[in-house]
Amino acid sequence: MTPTDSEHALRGAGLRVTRPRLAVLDVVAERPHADTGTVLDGVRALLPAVSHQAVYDCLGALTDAGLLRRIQPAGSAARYELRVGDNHHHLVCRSCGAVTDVDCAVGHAPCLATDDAEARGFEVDEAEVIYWGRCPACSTTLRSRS
Amino acid sequence: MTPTDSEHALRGAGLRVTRPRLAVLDVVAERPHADTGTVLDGVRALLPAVSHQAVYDCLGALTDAGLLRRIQPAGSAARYELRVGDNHHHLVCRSCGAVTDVDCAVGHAPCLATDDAEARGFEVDEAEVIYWGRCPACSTTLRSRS
DNA sequence: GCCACTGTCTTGACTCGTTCAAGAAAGCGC
DNA sequence: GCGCTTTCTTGAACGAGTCAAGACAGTGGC
Repeated sequence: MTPTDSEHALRGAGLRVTRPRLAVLDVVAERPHADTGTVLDGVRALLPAVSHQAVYDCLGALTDAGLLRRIQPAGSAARYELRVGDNHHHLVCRSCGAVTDVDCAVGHAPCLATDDAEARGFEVDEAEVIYWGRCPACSTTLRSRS
Repeated sequence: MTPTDSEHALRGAGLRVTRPRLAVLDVVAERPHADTGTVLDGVRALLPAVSHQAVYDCLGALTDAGLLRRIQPAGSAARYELRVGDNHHHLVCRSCGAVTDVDCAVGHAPCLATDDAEARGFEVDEAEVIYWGRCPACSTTLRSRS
């Protein structure tokens, strides 16, 4: 995402274009699945004077606007990624917490066949799938230790 | 789950049978998807002198032992449910946070077809699906207000 | 039934992610 | 430029969850 792209995206979403917001988009583009602390550090590398509150506000605003997607696996701080074509889910490593993208297994709008849910009056707008397991690095570490 | 069932379950898992643990199982059985605070309140209704730490320990021990399942939707405290037959997922209401069970859409081990993931050396042991939307109560409230 | 061992609970303090509030600063449309 | 409105800064607070040390209670062996 170039600076100009980010600007267009912000304007398109009806948001003001500010330095902190551009920096947040930049950092998230660079480091997908960055948690809040990482985003904060990254933003401060670009704009040293930014407050943590501004970063929280930006992340919230960008998420509400649909430019970012927020994921929050159990036991970890919130993580963010650019909302792209969006047909993927996440693998989370139980031991190191690393997050990886996986293409959707089914192909499109996976697992949204919730007839059961909608029959009961629940309006479903998103299905979030998290695969839990061990990443290659952690599973070899564990094996070699035993 | 009767007291005796709980005892058997605890012994079967190699855990000591203690009052706080029985109370935790009791509360979770009564109120599925209870969050930590609710569990704490419920346990204290049975055993007023129990510390919050004991409840955390119990929840952790029971979860490790596979007697409870922990779910943690973004923006909410950890929630617990009895680990039963286990082929269901969860609906979470974006406005009130209520959690409801849904039968698995696909039928069995849904979305576990992560060839993509396992090809990359990731060992997947669980797929967690969360459907986000609005529960009947919240969606009618919103509609009537507008 | 009693004892000792080990796992569990109590107490109290603490960390860290996140949110709240009030005022200053900076975008944006005119 | 000017003024309005949103956004950012500053500083404090909240709450879920964790850590540590010692007291207590289940459990298995005698």
